[in-house]
Amino acid sequence: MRGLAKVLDGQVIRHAETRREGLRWPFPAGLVATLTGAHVDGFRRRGKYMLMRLAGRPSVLIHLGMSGRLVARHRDAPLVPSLGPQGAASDARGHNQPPELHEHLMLETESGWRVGFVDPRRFGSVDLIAREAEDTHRLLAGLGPEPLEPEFTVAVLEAALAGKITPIKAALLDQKVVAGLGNIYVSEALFRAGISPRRLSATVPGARAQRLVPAIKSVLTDAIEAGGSTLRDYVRVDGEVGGFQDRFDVYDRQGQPCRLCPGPKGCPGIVRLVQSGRSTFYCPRTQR
DNA sequence: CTCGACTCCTGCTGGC
DNA sequence: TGCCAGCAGGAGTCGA
Repeated sequence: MRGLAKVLDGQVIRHAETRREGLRWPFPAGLVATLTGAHVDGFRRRGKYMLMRLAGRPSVLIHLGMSGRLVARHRDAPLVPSLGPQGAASDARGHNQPPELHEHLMLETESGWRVGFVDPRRFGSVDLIAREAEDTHRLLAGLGPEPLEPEFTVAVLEAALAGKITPIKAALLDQKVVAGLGNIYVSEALFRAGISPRRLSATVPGARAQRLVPAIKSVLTDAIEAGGSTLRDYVRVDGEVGGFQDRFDVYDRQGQPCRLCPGPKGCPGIVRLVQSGRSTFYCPRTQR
């Protein structure tokens, strides 16, 4: 969102177009008309949802799903040789930049920045919401607390976990418990907190919850600072890959020694298991 | 109400 | 080299 705001905030959108009917759901009626000619009036984030506000118009809700990315390049930037047809200098509208594969939605500012929503798997979503109704939108209304805000305290997390039968891994992936953690950051936060992903949620309150809240905050803060995690598709708005994948403690590191264990002798190595259909990674020695 | 399973979709990897 | 199963940053929906 910060990368997108850098390019779009305060700008006027002179052109918008969709290249298919929708992603996870059909694009909302009037999306292109709402974007065209709009003045971008700030950004907001709620959990994994981004909201682009438009002056005097509904806000645009964006979720990247698993494979989505927003990419910006300038109209006059040199063509990247690996993209697009050879020698495609400019199309009928004078655009220098051919659309990328799976670029389903694109817009261009009067200042010449082109921003595309690229999403091969199409699990992403786009919707329009009246600004006054942002927080009551069906996709946002049920979200839990923002993990990086002061509202996310040990007491709040303990209350959400009380009585829960699910493993803590599944509870933290539940956006109603805390908004914004995904599969990578749940594994990483549980490692930092020394909690087994298999532990029953209801047994986390107490000393473990005391460690878990700062662990969640630090993982997210570090990941944002590193520009996110690139496994395959994800790139930042400027096209650069993220940097946090080089700092994973456990995610995708099965069989490798854990960074806390004393050495090959005392370390069983990081284990991969599947919980509710998704991979979890953890160190069985340091996480209990 | 609260779970887990299933589903949407494309693309890449690894085993044969 | 080709084919195919399995797996991937998410989350709404459904049935138990």
